[in-house]
Amino acid sequence: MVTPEKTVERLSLYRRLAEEMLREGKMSVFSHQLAEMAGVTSSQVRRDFMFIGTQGRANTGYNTKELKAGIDQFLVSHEPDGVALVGIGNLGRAVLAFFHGRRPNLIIKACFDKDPDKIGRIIHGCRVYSIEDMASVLLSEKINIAIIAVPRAFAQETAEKLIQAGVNGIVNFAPVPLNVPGNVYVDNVDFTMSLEKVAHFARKQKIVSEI
Amino acid sequence: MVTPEKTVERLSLYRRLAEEMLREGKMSVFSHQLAEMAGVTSSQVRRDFMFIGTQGRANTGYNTKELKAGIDQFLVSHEPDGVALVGIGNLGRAVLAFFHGRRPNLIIKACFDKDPDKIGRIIHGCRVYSIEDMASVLLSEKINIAIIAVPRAFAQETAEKLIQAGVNGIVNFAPVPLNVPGNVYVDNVDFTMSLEKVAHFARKQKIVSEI
DNA sequence: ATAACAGCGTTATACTTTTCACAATTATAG
DNA sequence: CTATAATTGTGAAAAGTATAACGCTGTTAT
Ligand SMILES: NC(=O)c1ccc[n+]([C@@H]2O[C@H](COP(=O)([O-])OP(=O)(O)OC[C@H]3O[C@@H](n4cnc5c(N)ncnc54)[C@H](O)[C@@H]3O)[C@@H](O)[C@H]2O)c1
Ligand SMILES: NC(=O)c1ccc[n+]([C@@H]2O[C@H](COP(=O)([O-])OP(=O)(O)OC[C@H]3O[C@@H](n4cnc5c(N)ncnc54)[C@H](O)[C@@H]3O)[C@@H](O)[C@H]2O)c1
Repeated sequence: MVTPEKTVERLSLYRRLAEEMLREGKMSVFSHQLAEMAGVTSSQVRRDFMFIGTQGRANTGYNTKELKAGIDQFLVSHEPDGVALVGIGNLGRAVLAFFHGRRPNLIIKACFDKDPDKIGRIIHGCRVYSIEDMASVLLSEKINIAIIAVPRAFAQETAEKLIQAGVNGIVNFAPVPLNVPGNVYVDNVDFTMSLEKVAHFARKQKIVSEI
Repeated sequence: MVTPEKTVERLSLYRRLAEEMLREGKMSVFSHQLAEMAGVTSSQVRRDFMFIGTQGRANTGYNTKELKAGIDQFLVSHEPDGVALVGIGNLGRAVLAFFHGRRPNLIIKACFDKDPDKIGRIIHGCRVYSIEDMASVLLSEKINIAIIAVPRAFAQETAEKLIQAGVNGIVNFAPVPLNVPGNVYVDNVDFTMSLEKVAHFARKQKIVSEI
C-alpha cells in the first residue's frame, strides 16, 4: 500500500506530539485531541493511523507510548539510519546544531565540505571529511540518506556523487530541482518558495477578509 | 478563483527557472522544457499558467521576461512586501544571509530578538530591534509578513505578538504547530519532518527496487 | 499558397486525498 | 448487569489535483 506523502508528514508531527505528552506523563490521547494540536480533523488522524496499523480503543484513545513507537518504526527503519551532511556553511552548521542529539535513530554521522580549512575538524560531534572520501565513509558508516547544503551550482554534482556512493534519499536545501533516478527520493526544502507562498496567500486572505 | 497551494509552489519554481533563462539570454521557453526542468508534466505547466493568465504562443512558447513578470505580480503584490524576522540565532542569521539582496519586492526590513547584545546591531544590512518595538516598527515599515526562528517554547507567543501587530502571513521554522486565526496564513518549514519523510520513502524505494 | 507539424489553451477524464457518516466497541454510571 | 455516552475503524461520498485529449493557432518547408 502506498502511503500518501501528506500522511507521512503528519505522522512525523503526531510522533513529536506523542513524545511531548509522554514527557508530560500523559499515557493516552484521543484522535480529536491530536487533531486539535496538529490542526487537522479527527477523521484525518484516524485515517492516517490506518496506514501504520496502530490501534486505539474506543473511549480510551491511543496509548501514547505505543503510538510513538508505532510511528517511529513506520517512519524510520528498526536499525538506525545514518545521515550525511554535505556543505558546512551558514545553513549546514545550523542544521548540524539542530539535529545534534535530537533523533536517536536518524543521526548525522558524517559531514563533507570542499573547503580544506574545514576538513578534519569536528563540529557538533561530527567529523568533517573531504568530498574525495565520500564513497568510503558512506560505506563504512552505512549511510544511505544525505542532506545537501552546498551552493546551488554544486547541488547537482553533489547529488550524483552521493547517489553513486549508495544514497537513495536526499533532503535538498539548494534552490534547484535535482535530476535523480527514480529510485532516489528527494525532498526539496525551498525557503524562497515558502516565503513567496506566504506572501501570496497572506495577500489573498487580506482581500477575502476585507470583503 | 482559488489557486491550489501546489500550483503556487510550482509557480515560484517556474519564476526562478525563467529568471535563470533570462540571465542566460534565452528569450522564450516551451511548456515541455519548463516541465522537464521542474520535474512535472507539460500539461501541468500549462494548467498552472491558466491561474495567472500568462499567454504563450503556439510554436514559440512563452516569453521568458513576460513569464517572470507575470508570476512575480501574481505571487507578490505590485508594491513590495516588507518582511520581519524574529529570532537571530543560528538559523535566523543563515536565513538573513540567504535572503539578503535576493528578492527585490520581498525584503527583510526588520529583525527582532530578545537578546540585549543583539539589539541595535545591523546584520546583513538589517537592523535588530527589541521585541518591545515590534508593533511600532511593523507599522512604520509596513510589514505584514514574518519569519519565526525563535526556540519552540516562544513560537506561539511570538506569533501572537506578530498578529497583534498586523502580520497575516508567517513562515514558521519552530517545530510546533501555531494556533492562529483563520485570516492568517502559516507555512511550517519543518526540518525534522523533511528528514523523516526522506528516511521513510528512501527505505520504501529500496524495498520496491529490490523486488 | 498550402500541407505538415508543433505547441498552446481548455475541456474532459482519471486519480488522490479528505471528509462524512455510522456500525462496532469500550468505559462508566446507575 | 444494563443503559448511556464516547470514541474507534472504515466504507462511501465529496473535494481537490493531475493527466490526457484535442481543437485551434501559428510556424516552417515545399
Ligand atoms: N543560508 C540559508 O538560510 C539558506 C536557505 C535556503 C537555502 N540555502 C541554500 O543552501 C545552500 C548553502 O547555503 P549557505 O548559506 O550555507 O551557503 P555557504 O556559502 O555559507 O556554505 C556553502 C558551503 O558549501 C561548501 N561547498 C561548496 N562547494 C562544495 C562542494 N562542491 N562540495 C562540498 N562542499 C562544498 C562551502 O565550502 C561552504 O562551506 C545554498 O545552496 C543555499 O542556496 C541556504
Ligand atoms: N538551526 C536549525 O537549523 C533549525 C532547523 C529547524 C528548525 N529550527 C528552529 O528554529 C528556531 C531557532 O533555531 P536556532 O538554531 O536559530 O536557535 P538559536 O538558539 O540559535 O537562536 C534562537 C534565537 O532566538 C532568540 N529568542 C529567544 N526567545 C526569543 C523571543 N521570545 N523573542 C525574540 N527572540 C527570541 C534568541 O536570543 C536567539 O538569538 C528553533 O525553534 C529551532 O527549533 C532550527
